[in-house]
Amino acid sequence: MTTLKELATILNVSVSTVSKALNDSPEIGEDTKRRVKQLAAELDYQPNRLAQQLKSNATKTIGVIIPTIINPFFAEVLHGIENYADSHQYDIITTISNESFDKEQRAIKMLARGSVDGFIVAAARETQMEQKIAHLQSILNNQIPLVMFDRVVDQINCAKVVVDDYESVYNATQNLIEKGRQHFVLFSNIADLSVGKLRSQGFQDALKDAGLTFDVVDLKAIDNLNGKILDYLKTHSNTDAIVSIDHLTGIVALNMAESLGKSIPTDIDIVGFGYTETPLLVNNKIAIIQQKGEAIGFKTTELLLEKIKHKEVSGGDTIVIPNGFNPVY
Amino acid sequence: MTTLKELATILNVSVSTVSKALNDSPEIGEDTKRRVKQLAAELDYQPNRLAQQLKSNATKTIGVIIPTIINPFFAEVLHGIENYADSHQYDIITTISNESFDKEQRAIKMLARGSVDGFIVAAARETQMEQKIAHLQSILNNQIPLVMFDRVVDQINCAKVVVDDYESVYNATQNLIEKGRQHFVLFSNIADLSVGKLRSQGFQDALKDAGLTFDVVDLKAIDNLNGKILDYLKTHSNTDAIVSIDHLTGIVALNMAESLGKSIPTDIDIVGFGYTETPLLVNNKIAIIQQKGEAIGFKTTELLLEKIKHKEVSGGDTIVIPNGFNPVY
DNA sequence: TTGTACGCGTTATCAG
DNA sequence: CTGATAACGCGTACAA
Repeated sequence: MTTLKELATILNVSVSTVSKALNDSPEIGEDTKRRVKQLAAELDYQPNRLAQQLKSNATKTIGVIIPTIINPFFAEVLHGIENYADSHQYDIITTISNESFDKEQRAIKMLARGSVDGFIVAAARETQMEQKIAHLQSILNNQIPLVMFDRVVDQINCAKVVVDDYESVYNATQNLIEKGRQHFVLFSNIADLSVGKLRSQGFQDALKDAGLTFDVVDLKAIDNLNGKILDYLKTHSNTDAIVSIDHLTGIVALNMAESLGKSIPTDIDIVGFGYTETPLLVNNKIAIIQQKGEAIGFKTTELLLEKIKHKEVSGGDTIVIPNGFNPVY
Repeated sequence: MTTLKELATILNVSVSTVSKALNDSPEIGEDTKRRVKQLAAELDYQPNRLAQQLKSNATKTIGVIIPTIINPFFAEVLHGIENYADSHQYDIITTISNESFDKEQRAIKMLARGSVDGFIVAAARETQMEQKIAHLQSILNNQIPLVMFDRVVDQINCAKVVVDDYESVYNATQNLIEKGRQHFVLFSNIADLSVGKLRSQGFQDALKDAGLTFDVVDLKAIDNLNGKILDYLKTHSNTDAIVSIDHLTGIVALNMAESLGKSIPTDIDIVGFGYTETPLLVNNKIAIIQQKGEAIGFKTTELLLEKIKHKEVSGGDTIVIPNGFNPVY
């Protein structure tokens, strides 16, 4: 990479003259400016960003820590974050915690050493389950702005962007109740997450409020998802309403029910979570609660850049981005 | 952030003493080391990475430029890249070009100004279609190592990681021919991409080699994917073999065929592209050519880190990661 | 109009 | 054993 010093040596002027000339300082004569700029163009001089960042004490970079990127919800959020950041001349350094507290912690430690101007974090499963917050608190203690989304941690005093998990499942369940459904089951793959608990609670409250009974099945992990669901449906053949609270289980339930000869949505009404592409995948046979991933990413980043701009660190509102609902008629 | 200077002032020693003490230099006395380390621990001193990077002329950061993150294939690749990079103490700065040449170019310009030690790039659709290569060449001209994957550009002399697009579609098609299928159609959503062309060619060559005729339908964009496919199937009711070369069309074709009362795979054999979750989504009714996204990410990053290590810039092999095949019986 | 000097935070070399 | 000095590359107040 060409440096100011190199240009200066070649032109037999001082480094600062070159710097000023390139920044169009009025102190420098037109003739000198021309010479400097021409050589800079020839050698394709570009100022070193590390030096600028060190000097200005601003990196124009955001640290993003998310639990996974395979889940399309997080992919869409990342897309929103990157988009908003880019349009404000910010770069993003992304770390995927893989649901590991340890990796999350290491990433924060690393990036907090001057590499980023602010953090966007969705906590790992492990972090949420074991209520570990010291590493998140350390971000704020280091005077670095932080915004969390979706996987938030109540004890941390920062701006947050969440969805209306409880309400959207409550409403979707109520919708099924109004349609006259009687035998409800909830399939959950994420029972241990904050969002999973909220969604499950919404389901249970809606049915309790209506005086109906229900099953809650915790599928625990992704392996043999279809087998477990098939078994349930076989042994509970009167099931006529299924609510799934993750992005996969609803689709699998649809497939399993159909394989048992059920007609969907006539015999069984299914509600699942999903993202932009999901309705296409299921041919509109199941209702989809759509998380607005991109909008969440936008809002989260907007809040963070505001904080950076005003040099605020902690505090801030909790913004709710309502889920969309793609019903089946 | 605490700095060396602050520690030095408090302890009444010089900055260099503090630095050496923290780095366990044998030049420093045990007693001094203890005092320095204790204060550093108390104030949670962490060396500023920007300064280290500037000094060492190495950022330990990789610039990743991909066309999209919504497509699960790229999400899986990114996952692989991040994983491999992290286990080698590298960060990644991710830019999503959104298939835009302009954004790709801007990102390269920005990151090439000292922010990264190397680039991983999958070219934008626009870049591939209009054969723009100057910005990619400029990476190499700046003496920065580059590895491309999937969306590669032939004219650029760098290491590449690709899949066996042609062969895998050729083989899958041949498989259908051997099963006695007669009326073939290929649905394509990505006709203008290098990978799309290869896949389409594999389909066409397999059928030509077998002396069969076929249709190739370019669906152009994602909107009304189902409507277009439904129309085709209605007007070509003898279709008994469908090959899809992207990750969505096969699933949509399955849904549309079933909605027309077809039994899959009995009446129509369908082959689609997909990723880890796809077989679960389609309940194994359609065969899936599985791109090994994570493996591609691993390999790409491995190649790049090798280059960085040995200070090689251009050149390098083209590695082929064979697609998996998930057949239907 | 141009050049000198300093600082950002770190590390390495060289003196003392 | 410790400290001063220079350097990475840039920008800017101040001096000439």
